[in-house]
Amino acid sequence: MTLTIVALKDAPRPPKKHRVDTIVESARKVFCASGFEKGSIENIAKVAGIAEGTIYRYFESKRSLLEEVVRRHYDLFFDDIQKSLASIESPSNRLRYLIHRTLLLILEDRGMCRLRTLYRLLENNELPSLARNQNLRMADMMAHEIKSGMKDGSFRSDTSPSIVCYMIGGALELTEFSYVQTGTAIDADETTESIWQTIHGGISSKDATEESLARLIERLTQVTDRLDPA
Amino acid sequence: MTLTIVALKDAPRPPKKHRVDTIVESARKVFCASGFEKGSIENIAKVAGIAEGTIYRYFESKRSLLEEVVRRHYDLFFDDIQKSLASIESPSNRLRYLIHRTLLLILEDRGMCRLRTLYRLLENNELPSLARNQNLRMADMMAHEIKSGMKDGSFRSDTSPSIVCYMIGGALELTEFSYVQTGTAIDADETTESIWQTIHGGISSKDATEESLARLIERLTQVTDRLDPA
DNA sequence: TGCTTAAAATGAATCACATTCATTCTTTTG
DNA sequence: CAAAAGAATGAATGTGATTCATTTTAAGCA
Repeated sequence: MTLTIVALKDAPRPPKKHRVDTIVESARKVFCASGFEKGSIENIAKVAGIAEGTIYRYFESKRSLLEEVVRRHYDLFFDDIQKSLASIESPSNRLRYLIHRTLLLILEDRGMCRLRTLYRLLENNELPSLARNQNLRMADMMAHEIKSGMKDGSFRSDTSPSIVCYMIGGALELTEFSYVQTGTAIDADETTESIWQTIHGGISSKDATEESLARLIERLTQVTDRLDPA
Repeated sequence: MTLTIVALKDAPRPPKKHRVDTIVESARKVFCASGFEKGSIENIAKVAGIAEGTIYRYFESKRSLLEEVVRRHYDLFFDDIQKSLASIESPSNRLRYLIHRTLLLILEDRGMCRLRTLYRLLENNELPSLARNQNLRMADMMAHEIKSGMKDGSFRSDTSPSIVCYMIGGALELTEFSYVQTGTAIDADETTESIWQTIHGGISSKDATEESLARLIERLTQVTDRLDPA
């Protein structure tokens, strides 16, 4: 018995450099599997193969551990998306790409979505932290495209970019929420198209305009016919 | 001393009928003041003037107490809004009314907003409960108006009502969220108008259509002039 | 009105966790 | 190699929800 213990004790301590990564990765697993409240520090420590106290050497609190888990996951995504954006032509297409890409991200990892959504709320009455900034990052990218579109004339300039962002972001979030809750699959392409159509052209029937145009054309034709009875 | 105690003991127990109401009302106060996590059962009991254990005679858990607080608050609102809706003409106006009214509700009580928003998440992996239904109630009302509008021809019928709902609902939610977080006042009228404009007409520039029309009219005028050189 | 029993209320005890900290191991340094 | 510094440990602490044996009140009945 003692032998075993000694053997364990003599095993070299794992490289410190990876200690944080191990903790974050374990936390991710545990949080995704059990949620934030039910995912205990005890369990995270067990999965990481370390003592509970050790976690507190690297993280202020359970919540800041959650923060890091979420941050790592989404930072990658945002960096990548921003890179892709550069090669897409026109604000319209870039906006549509942002919508589509976000939906794909949502579908990719339901567990992380739940955490992220929760996280936003827990952050409540604290200083404007990383969290805040991160949540705003997508909104910023969208707002940027909307403003570009306004400048180059492809979008109306009498709308509020931030409200338009809210509408897109909100639609994505509710779609996410519904997916997280029910687990019912989402068709990313179709949903992108729906959101885009509405944002792009609104929901009002074009009938009125079209009718007027049709009438105008009809009349013009009559006139032309009369002028030019060839 | 004994006298005092005896006197207290002899005081008639408050009518049971109101016991639940007292608890819920105390919980509302405490939760709104301190938030859900920091609002302790101990404190709620103190405010209600009863023992902690008593609360558990009426409520399963702290969370179900929160549920009841939120439910009571919003059921009133929904009932009222639904009544008002009946006297408004046209789906467009009713939809706009729903947006406006929701914004007013948000502004009315920041504390409750925070609770409701939190509540949605906590409910996570549980049975489809009251909560769910309640959250869907506003969406249902909106979807109903959108469908009506499609039928009577005032809205395009090639959009998805649920996505449009998500967009409106999402915009409201993010507005709410931003308000809850920052406390920065919102202009309900202006915000309503912005959301409505975008939903109604989209963000695309009407320039193309307008230009064609203008050209058409110009040409028609020329023709007319030639026909009728007075 | 007094007696008996069921229902309600109580609050001290329990339990589940996050967080702390005195102690024990490891590594580094001189 | 010894001493000092840095890490890791896990038992102890603190907080707060939840339980439950006991006490108090209300209701039914003579």
